[in-house]
Amino acid sequence: MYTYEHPHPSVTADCVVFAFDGKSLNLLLINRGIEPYKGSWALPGGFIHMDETAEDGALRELKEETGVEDIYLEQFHTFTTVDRDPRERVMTIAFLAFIRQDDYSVVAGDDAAKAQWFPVDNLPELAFDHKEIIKMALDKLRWKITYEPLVFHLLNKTFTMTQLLTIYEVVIGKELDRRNFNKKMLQLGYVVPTEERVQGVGRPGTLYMFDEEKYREQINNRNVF
Amino acid sequence: MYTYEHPHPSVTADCVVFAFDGKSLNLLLINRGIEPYKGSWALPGGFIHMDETAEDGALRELKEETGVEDIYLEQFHTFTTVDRDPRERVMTIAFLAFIRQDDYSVVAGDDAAKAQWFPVDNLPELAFDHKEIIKMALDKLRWKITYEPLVFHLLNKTFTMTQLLTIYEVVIGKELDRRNFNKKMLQLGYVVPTEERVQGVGRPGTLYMFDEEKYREQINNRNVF
DNA sequence: ACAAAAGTGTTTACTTTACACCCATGA
DNA sequence: TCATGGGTGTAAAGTAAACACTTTTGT
Repeated sequence: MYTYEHPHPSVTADCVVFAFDGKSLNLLLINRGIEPYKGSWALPGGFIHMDETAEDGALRELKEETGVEDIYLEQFHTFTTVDRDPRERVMTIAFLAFIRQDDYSVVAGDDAAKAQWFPVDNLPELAFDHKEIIKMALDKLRWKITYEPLVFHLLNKTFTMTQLLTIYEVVIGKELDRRNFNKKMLQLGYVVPTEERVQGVGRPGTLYMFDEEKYREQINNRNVF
Repeated sequence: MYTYEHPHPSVTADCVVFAFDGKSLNLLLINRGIEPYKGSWALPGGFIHMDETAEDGALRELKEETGVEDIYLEQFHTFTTVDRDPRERVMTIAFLAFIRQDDYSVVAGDDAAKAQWFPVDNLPELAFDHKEIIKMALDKLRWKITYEPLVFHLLNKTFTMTQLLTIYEVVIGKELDRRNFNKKMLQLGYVVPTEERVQGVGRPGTLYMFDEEKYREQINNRNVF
């Protein structure tokens, strides 16, 4: 038992993990195996330990509950509404992540009955205020994508222009001109063609890759105004 | 005394309050009247109560410690390094604010020996990890100013073009062309001239104001890609 | 008259948008 | 040969950048 002179809140970390399967933008959810909200879907996450940062806690819980590990998490908001958890005062620090869906075989862990991908435009009922958290994460993603090439975390090392275009279209929710998009991406300098071609239905396409070096050079030199 | 089965962290809210005095960008700090770091300068803030949100706590502490009240706070990051407070595990939710320096007579409150404005390029030694918090706040401000007209919170209702330009120059740290700046601001549509002129040294200048209505219309219609 | 700050216009370069036809492959 | 998806160019409009002299006021 732990005692304090003043009341203390609990603090959790929750992860909003996005992935792209070629068609739709998906979100990783777990089916809660314990009360409260047992049986409901929820964001992976849990209580932060006293010897770990919020980010470490988020990564640990994510791994325990879904098997997903070794990813980059970005903190985006802390939710502190007084009654957001029926048990006690719980604040949650929310994180965003973008991963390649195929790289991770999602497996349910101890705490959660199961983990599963859901398309963001067709989510189930959610525990706690997780619907609100996801809304804010989506807003952040839609804004961030306009100035940071985070979509590359969602794609394989090499990808076709059409795959890249599809992600942008899905995230921002409207169609883009294929010619202008192609031109723009190549002109940016950090999307570079490889020698490989992809075979399949239709004419084989060039596979491109993201040149992180060139991107870093650019952001260091960029003018803000 | 309050008892829990698992250990709980303390959670504080800290405020990074910016203002502009016509020459330099300033930051509101308090001189700590209590241990730890008694006598050091620190961000206004304190422990969040169990019946208030982080934002309410931040506003309450800010008012208690500095007399500044009724302002808009924006949450920007939560700091969770394990040893950031020598007393116990303390996480802090940090907020940003932009105010008109003249609108607030800064007065020291109970908790703090005194409150004072410091130019951001000449800050004193700071308690805890507040230097790091301020660095992140400044980065956020410099980035945010490029896409959101938050400088209007720092100016009086009416202002000259030169004042507006000076803020931009101070924040982004480089000189801007007066002609292009003037053109751009007027073309944006939400910086509108008034009938008033400002007298003083040199030729009298037009006073402008920020048309928040027009700004809101624009962001609702804007294209992200 | 001079010092101090305000006001203003044009040219050039760059960026963005709109728009449609042909090509390479597999079935 | 057909279906599928890949590749590409140009003109027009809009936006951003560079650049310097004149005006109004107070002293």
